[in-house]
Amino acid sequence: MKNTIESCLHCPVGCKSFRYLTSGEMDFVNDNRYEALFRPGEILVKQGSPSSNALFLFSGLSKTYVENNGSKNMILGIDKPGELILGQGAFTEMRNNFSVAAITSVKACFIGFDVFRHLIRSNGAFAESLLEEMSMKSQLIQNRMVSLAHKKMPGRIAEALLYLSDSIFGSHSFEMILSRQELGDMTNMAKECVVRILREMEESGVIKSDSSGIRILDSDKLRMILEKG
Amino acid sequence: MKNTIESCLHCPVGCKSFRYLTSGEMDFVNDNRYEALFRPGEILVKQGSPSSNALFLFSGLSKTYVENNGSKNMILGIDKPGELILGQGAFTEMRNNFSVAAITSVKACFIGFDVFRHLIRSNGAFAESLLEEMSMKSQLIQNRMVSLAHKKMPGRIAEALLYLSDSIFGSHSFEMILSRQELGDMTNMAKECVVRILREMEESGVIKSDSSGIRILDSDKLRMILEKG
DNA sequence: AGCAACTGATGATATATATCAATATATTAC
DNA sequence: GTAATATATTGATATATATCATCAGTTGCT
Repeated sequence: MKNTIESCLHCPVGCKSFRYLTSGEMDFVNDNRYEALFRPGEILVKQGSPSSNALFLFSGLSKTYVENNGSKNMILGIDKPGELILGQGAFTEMRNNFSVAAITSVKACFIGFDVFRHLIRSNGAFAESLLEEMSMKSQLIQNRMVSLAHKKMPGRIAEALLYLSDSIFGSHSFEMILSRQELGDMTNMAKECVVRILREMEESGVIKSDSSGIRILDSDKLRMILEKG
Repeated sequence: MKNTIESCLHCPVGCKSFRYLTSGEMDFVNDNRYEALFRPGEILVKQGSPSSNALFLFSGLSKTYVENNGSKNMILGIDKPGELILGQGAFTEMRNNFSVAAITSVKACFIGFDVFRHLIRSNGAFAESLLEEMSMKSQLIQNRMVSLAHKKMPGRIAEALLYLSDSIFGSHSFEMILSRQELGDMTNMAKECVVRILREMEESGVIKSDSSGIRILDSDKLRMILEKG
């Protein structure tokens, strides 16, 4: 497919670390990217496959998840425009250690990892910024692990809802892009339990769970549920 | 305290990423390190404190753990000589997002993070190696999270025992440096449950749990318990 | 329109795991 | 060496959560 975005230099979305590149380096990236369009449900990155590319999410939403034993998935997070999807595997065994699937329609740029390798070596500020990005993701995973381990179901659901509200949509009211099953995959709960907790939260007036959306009514209470575990 | 190790250049332990430094850069590190000795139980790194230093573990063993609500800890892993303890917080909010405590007597070198920052910017190969090290740790945490979420108690204990055997001691028979409580903090189990599972494994001839040590008798069976969950 | 497949919802039941209470054993202190 | 303190062990019980069975909507397909 021909690239439709004019140039990285004028990319309206923009990746944080790319800010540290010179315009020459930007051109280098631009010459080595490949746009792709994905329909909802399609796989952008498959766990286990060689991680030869980073993926820059231009538009749409995707989910990053780990496939465990064929059946059980664990959703690590939702990716929104501007996200640089660059698995840790790229720096270790060159295999993707998670899958990524489109939730909505997605436009993304593939950028060869050799491009990154080159930029890391030649541009220290870029390398440092990349370390920062990777560190932030690693911290998120670590925090998630502790939450899953120590918090009970209501706390975990609260965390997921606040994650969607704060980090993804930036709004107290958002479209529910995840099925109950997927919310369960994110909070390590059976889908039936997700349903029950959401109902309880609705009954106690913390949220309003509309047909296809969620509205956080009492954000303080929700945050308290998160804290108390 | 005066440094007792002659020079990083001839450090018998050696940190992986430091291999990419020139001898001049090595001298720079050497001039900016501070040795410290810790007794068992002493804190090397405190969660929440400013992360102004990396820590190079020269000798001894320590545990890295997250403190949750005062009481509940989660042990992320054991650090052995050669380990570079450099929290993700160093690249983000400059706060340690975990604590580190000595298990045995520990000798370690503090290296200011500004030293790292400088080396990352000036030496691309070093930066890349650091990205690799951080990625590996991040992967470990991710795998741990999935295990904790999807595996049942026997599988989680098996994982912890194989981790100690394979990654820390490199032997089927090793001193049990963690209390049952700590093994529980690592596998997200109550200490009583740890005791029970270990007894069951001993009864079925998979391990021998001596007074202060563990011997893996049937490593295949243990690995099967790990796989089956 | 109508069948198939999926998602959501709900109650009943099963199970894994935590908590509690009590004792035994080891480790440290004086 | 004995008291004191921490850790290990064990059984009984409580609780959180998963699983099962069922039904009601929804969406998609032809």
